[in-house]
Amino acid sequence: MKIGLRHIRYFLVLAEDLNFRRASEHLHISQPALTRTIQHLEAELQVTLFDRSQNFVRLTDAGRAFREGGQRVLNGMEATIDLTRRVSIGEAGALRVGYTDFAIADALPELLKQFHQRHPGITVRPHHGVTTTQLQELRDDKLDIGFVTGPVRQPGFHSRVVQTDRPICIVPEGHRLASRASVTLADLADEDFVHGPAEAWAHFYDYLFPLCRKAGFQPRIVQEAFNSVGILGLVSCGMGITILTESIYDFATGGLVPLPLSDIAEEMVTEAVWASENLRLPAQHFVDFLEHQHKS
Amino acid sequence: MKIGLRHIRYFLVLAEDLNFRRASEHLHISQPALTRTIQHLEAELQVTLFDRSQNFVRLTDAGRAFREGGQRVLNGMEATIDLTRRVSIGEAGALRVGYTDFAIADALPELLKQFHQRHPGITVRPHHGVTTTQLQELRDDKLDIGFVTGPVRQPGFHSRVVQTDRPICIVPEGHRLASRASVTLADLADEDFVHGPAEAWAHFYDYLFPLCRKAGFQPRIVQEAFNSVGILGLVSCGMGITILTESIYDFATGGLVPLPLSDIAEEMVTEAVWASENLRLPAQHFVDFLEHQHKS
DNA sequence: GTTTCCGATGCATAAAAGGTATCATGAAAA
DNA sequence: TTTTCATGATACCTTTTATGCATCGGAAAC
Repeated sequence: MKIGLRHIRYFLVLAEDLNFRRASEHLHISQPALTRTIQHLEAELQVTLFDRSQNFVRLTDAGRAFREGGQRVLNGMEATIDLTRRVSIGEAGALRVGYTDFAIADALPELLKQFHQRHPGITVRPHHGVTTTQLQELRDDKLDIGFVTGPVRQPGFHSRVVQTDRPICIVPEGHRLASRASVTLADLADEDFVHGPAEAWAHFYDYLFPLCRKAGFQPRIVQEAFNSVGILGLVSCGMGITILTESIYDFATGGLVPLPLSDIAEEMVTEAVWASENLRLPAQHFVDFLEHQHKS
Repeated sequence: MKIGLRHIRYFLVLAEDLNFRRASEHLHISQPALTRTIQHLEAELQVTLFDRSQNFVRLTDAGRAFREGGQRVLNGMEATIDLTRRVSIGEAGALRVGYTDFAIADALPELLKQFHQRHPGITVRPHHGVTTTQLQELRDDKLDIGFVTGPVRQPGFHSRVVQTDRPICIVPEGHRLASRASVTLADLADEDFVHGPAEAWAHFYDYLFPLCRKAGFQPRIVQEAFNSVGILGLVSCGMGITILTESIYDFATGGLVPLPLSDIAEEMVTEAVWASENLRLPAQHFVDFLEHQHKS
């Protein structure tokens, strides 16, 4: 015979009442059933849990130890069942969210904050990554929702625009264009550019390069940095200029001058993207939340 | 039907194997029995724990949550059973030890340290208290072992001497006797004494006062402090002199002069004392440990 | 097409848990 | 002192639960 939760439940009630008859009534069973269950429990443990006589029933030291442990086990069981149920209906769980520098600098923090208010049981696990990486992680089911540089038009994915940015040119203080109120792309044709690695930043390049080509030049990338902070750092060192968004520029520490680009009409979009099938419940809730955001 | 530990055990093995037949073999039951147990578990939880087809079995998100919680519950159960067994044979448990200033200043720390080495599962719970208090707590089963000022000759108690102290006179710097190499009790007949309250320190007074009476005087207590540190403090303030033990004097901060008492032969004893019946196992182990100390 | 492996189901059996009646014992009441 | 009452333990039987065996239906491998 093995010890089960039933033994613990019966034991705990008896440890509370210290009276077999009353305890058996509280448990809605007969007194002999309780007696036998406690006997089986003690036999299995090979430990006397109660000192009994006709006059009194009291816990032994071992009984007290078992009461504490048993209570913990029962509480743990209840909590586990509750959590499991909540996970099964999507009230609890983990949501793996990928984000780019562009997303985290602007729309994402407020979005996640509001989502957490609506679904406090869901833990958001943020994963930083460029667009290419995130799309691959979505395919590999390493990510539930990605926040990437759009537009995303891949089969098997759905997406929704959450943020649009008008790009600006950023030059170091003292640069020949630093005193201009605004610039055009053509003004930048002969400049040295600082940017991210071509593979990782492919989606941003897909947005920027066609615009430059239309303005009649191909940007000359002379320095590469891993992320936007690194890019801004290299620009402030005078290594070149760059084109990023205003929200990113807000993170810069100084030594930089932002210049509006007067001839760019197309905005850069950041989209939430997710696999169109087999969405986990937390991800489904997030998608619903995004739709709800749109309406309100 | 209710969820039991059996369900969890079966579930965990299946969650490991992800194959009903192999899991049932590991559990030494038939495959249909496992299938039905998992079905019952899912029905009771109203949660699907496994996605199953003929080709694969895999955990759902809820199943993963249940696996973590279930593992914790099982571990907790195992730990509880183990602890209960250890308590029942006295390998684990709590030992409530009372001690006086005299005991803690000398023999007790080393004694407890060695006891802990021998019985690492037993947690010693120290309770500070004067002799009178400790004896009452022993009667009320609030204490397992007392370390008190002896000799204790009370019915229902056993005791064992663990420490003997030769008392010394302690005077403030600059006192008229401070330059003496030693003093006799008679030299102190006209001094003001600092000591503890008569009720609480009764056992110490029972030792000291007969000696003074034999020397022809009754000490004049002019100040009372709660404990020996307080007494030493008042002495160093010049409120009077006192008679305590050398080990207590070692705790003094300064401004005091110890003087041997050349005419006292009787030493002050500190004894371990315990109820002679119904000893808890940890206390029994401590008593055995004390006897063993004696032999070695 | 046949075989093989998978999880699910029907049915009979074994094991566990429960209920009723009753006993032995010690304390309290008469 | 005797009687009564309440307690926990036991005996015996019933109900519930768990298990094993045989088998099904379906997908993949050969």
